[in-house]
Amino acid sequence: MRVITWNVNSYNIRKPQVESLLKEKEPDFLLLQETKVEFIAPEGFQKRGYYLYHAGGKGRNGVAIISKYPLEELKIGFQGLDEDDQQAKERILGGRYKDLWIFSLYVPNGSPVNSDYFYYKIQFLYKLRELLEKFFTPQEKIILGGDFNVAPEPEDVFDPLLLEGQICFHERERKVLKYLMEWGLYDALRVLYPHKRGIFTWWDYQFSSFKRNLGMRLDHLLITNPLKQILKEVVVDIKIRALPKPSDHAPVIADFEDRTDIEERIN
DNA sequence: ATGACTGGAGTTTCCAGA
Repeated sequence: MRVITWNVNSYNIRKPQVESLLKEKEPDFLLLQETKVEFIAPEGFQKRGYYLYHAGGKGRNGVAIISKYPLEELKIGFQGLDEDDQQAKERILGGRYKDLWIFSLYVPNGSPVNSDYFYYKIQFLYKLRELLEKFFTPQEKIILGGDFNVAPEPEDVFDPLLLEGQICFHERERKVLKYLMEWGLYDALRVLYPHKRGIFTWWDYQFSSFKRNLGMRLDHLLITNPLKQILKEVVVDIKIRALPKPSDHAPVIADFEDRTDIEERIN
């Protein structure tokens, strides 16, 4: 089983790159963030054998799951926890396929630090843990994938001293992300590469940041223990960030052993 | 030259992104 998460920063602009990614990587699930559209036509995906699920709005935010399998029990926003949070309805989309729950998340940016929006971001991550506590257990197969807008550790940013206290690397953000994960989630990339430095998923469009590898690791696949046991590989597809008209984020690709793989090996 | 961004909304400039 292959899962990819990618903040596309406008589906309309990145549509050809999304199609290439599907064709080349053949993921079972492709999680998108910042689609920035109200509607995505499902026909093109159906032709490739994918189902499309999308929760978006006009101009900003927007999350999608492109899935080889039909999803049931779709969950949008803080459903069953905080129905009044309208923004979250364009930032959280989940669904179930058999015994697997999969979510595409776009955590608010929260800039500037200490603004109301910053505390909304902190609350957003706190409420995600509440959502998990209320509806799930860590013994289930759960993938929370997406743009968390938080670099968890000093090795996840290009200059920890420079960036300390800045947005996406502020102590309060890292603390609440850790609190979320303490429910029973593992950072897939760190399961396999615990201390490797210089692995980033976002580079500023300005200052030739990508060329100089001045990035941050903001996009994550957080998984429960049953998935940690069958995790095989995690990579960041940095090639896509070097294409013309790139998103400022690169896709994170995770491969898991599953029954399909085992059957293929037997045959 | 010692700097150089992108996308959307909606009109030619602002806001948000991180």
